[in-house]
Amino acid sequence: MAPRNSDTKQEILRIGMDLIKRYGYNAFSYADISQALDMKNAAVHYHFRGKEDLLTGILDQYLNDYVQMGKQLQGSGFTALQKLEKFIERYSVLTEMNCICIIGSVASDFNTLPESVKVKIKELVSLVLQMVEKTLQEGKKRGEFHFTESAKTQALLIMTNLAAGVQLSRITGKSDYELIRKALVRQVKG
Amino acid sequence: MAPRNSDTKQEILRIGMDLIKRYGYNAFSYADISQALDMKNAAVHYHFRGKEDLLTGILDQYLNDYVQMGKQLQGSGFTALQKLEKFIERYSVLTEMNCICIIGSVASDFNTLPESVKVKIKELVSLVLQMVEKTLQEGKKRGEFHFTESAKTQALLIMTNLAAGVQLSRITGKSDYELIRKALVRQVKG
DNA sequence: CCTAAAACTTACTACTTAGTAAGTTTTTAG
DNA sequence: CTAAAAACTTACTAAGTAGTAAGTTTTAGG
Repeated sequence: MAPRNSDTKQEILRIGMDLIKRYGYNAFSYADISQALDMKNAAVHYHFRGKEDLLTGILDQYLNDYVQMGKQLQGSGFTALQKLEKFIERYSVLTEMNCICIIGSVASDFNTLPESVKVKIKELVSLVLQMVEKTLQEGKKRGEFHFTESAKTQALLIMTNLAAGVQLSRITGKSDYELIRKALVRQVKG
Repeated sequence: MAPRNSDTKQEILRIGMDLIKRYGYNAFSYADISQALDMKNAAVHYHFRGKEDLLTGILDQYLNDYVQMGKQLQGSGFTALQKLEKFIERYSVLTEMNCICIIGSVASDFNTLPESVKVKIKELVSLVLQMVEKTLQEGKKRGEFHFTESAKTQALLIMTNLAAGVQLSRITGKSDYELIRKALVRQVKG
């Protein structure tokens, strides 16, 4: 069913990422991945020795994507608001797909994860928070934003609004996410 | 090890609740519960036929606790700010215990849960949101609060700040939760 | 004290899980 | 064309999962 053309390793990461966002780390198995790619269990193990390695790979790729996005946005004529909206857009897409963000997903399973993965998650979250904080600072300096909290605190507020917003909207409906999204933009605009 | 005195059913609910908050629904088993209470697997099944029944029981109790708290707070001379702080306190305790809130936990696992449980979660979340919304409205009317968003939106913002706040603070540290907590109180005070 | 219901234990089933070792096919490079 | 490395399949293990049926102990009421 799935295209077995290009890079299988990449396909496994893609499927794994989707499963984490949709069901959570502890709710999917190697069988789910192998079935989705129409191959055997052992083939997945060939590419990723264990589930820990798979999760590490997924987090690495996610972190990479973020760094990539950061570089693309930086310096290239975007306003701070546009940068923030690009960030928010990621969560809007998740809501539309009935998924939650990877960070929120692994945060819920955090106590069940091996130490090496915990460290990686810490790095990932710190990076994302710093990116948002930096954008907020830039926007304030440019006069685009007018929030009163510190940039770090405001970044935490936005992050938590979005992360839990997608979680909540799976339960109560997408309109609640929209309310949150619009409000936090207003908040930051001042 | 555990006290087998009073009501075993209640003990099972207590342990199950703790496991959900600590590890998530899909990461604990009947064995975890039976071991904690120093009994056999089948004994847990005697009280709760299946994991679905157990989760239903846990959610019922959680909902009950909230209704109880709501009644206790209502009418009894508390200011709106005090009521809000009682609500926030629940999340502060969770942070201290290295746990996340039940709603956030089941929200992450939402797509893996049976339909009957999903319905119950919807009821639970709606109730909690309404309680916060009501408190916010009351506080605004009394001149305690001065937020500009609608009470419903403001309730969503607070809810998501807290729910994701405890999740995030397990990763980045408790100080981030404190930043969020203090900021959202300032926000609502105006 | 006696009985019957409640609260268990024992002993099991059927299934799913991650993971592995050994062999086969496919791809790639010289 | 050929060799060897990469990408698999086959066939398995050991452990854990929810769940059940039948028997035993404990508890409570008349």
